[in-house]
Amino acid sequence: MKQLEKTNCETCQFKSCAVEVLDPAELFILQNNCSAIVFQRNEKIFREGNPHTGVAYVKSGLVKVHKTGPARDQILKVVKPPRFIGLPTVLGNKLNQYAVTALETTHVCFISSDSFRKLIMLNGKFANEIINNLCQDELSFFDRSINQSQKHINGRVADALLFMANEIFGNDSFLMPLNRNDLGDFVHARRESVTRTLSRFRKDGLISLNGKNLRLLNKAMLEKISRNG
DNA sequence: GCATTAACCACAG
DNA sequence: CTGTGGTTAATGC
Repeated sequence: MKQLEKTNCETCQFKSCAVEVLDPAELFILQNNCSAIVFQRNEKIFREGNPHTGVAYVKSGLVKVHKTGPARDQILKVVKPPRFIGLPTVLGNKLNQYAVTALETTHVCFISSDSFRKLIMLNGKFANEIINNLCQDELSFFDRSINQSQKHINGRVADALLFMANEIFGNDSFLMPLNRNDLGDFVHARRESVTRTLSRFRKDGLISLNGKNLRLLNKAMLEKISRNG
């Protein structure tokens, strides 16, 4: 974790839709309460149970949002930038209700809760963008929740592979950013079950697999498995 | 009963 | 950290 030089919010190439609608005075508030930090793989951006440090805007990289359950850790979502994280905590509780960890080198801007709230009070359009963000998140969480609880492991792993290819990398060939254990935490399964499922997919010619190196060879079939659970 | 599924456990590279 | 084999409890036909 490394603090960077002061950034310029106005000319930021990763400027969010929300920040896009701020006027110069509001941008000034943001500018003075925003610090840019870079995280390496496996470094924690938010720690579960710690006092919240404000909203974080992920500019580049990749992160996992996860939370400790009664039995084990669970990955709630994998977030690709640009995206705000930590909104529910800032608007709700005083302690982080979940953890966020970098999966690769990740650039983040932290914005203090107070100034973030101030911007919401000052600018309705800004608030609207933030609400849109929260709504999208909740809807996709509903979908994932249903899919995860009603599908068998083949369907859940197929979902994860399609998600990585389609949503995260935009490529059927990619380096899986999660290790087997994390992948298990992501699809509600044990790492052994994930290993076996992936081997089965490979044997059936659906994917090519070499460690973290994944390539989807038969997406139509994977989608079918995803649909049928 | 019998088969299937996936967790659990142990151990080896 | 990952793959594999054996075991086991739960579930469905």
